[in-house]
Amino acid sequence: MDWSEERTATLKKLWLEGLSASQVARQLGGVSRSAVIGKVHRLGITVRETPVRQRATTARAPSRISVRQRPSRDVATPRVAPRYERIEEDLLPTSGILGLGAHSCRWPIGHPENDDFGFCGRPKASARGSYCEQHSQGAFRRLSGGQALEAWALKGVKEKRIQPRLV
DNA sequence: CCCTGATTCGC
DNA sequence: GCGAATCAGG
Repeated sequence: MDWSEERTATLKKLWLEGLSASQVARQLGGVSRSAVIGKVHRLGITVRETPVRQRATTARAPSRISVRQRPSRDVATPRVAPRYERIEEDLLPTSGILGLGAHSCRWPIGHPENDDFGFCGRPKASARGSYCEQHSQGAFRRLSGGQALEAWALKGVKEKRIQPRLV
């Protein structure tokens, strides 16, 4: 590709219209952004009539909706969320911690300081979760707003409101 | 990371 | 004259 009079004229036109060097290069085809810049300098038209046009993606302002309705991370992930209902505890532990296998429900039952403390130990509802069918239902209970958190992850041993049976 | 123009310098 | 490479930024 050479700078024929026609291509040079096109370059000149696009550049003076305010297209960026890479945009001009794309329009012309067969030349790089650097080539365009070099040519522009040699032509001595580095001062443009029109300021560089911003690309549409850059110029686009965020929509009002997405800004207003997206909750901030701070709100979505409270450090302390003691607004959970008491969780029914009708199952007896089937396992101590040493008896837990990869597929055992890890719902804690009882108080760690007591002899009868243990884990549910029943088969997990899914390979990904940590709990059996029943405990995966009851493990997360949200009273209002915020994100459902895993009760045990909130240090259920100390959090009486979350693990009443542990006290 | 995406992008911008400016400059240098071997070709 | 050309433009890749590099620089200095946004």
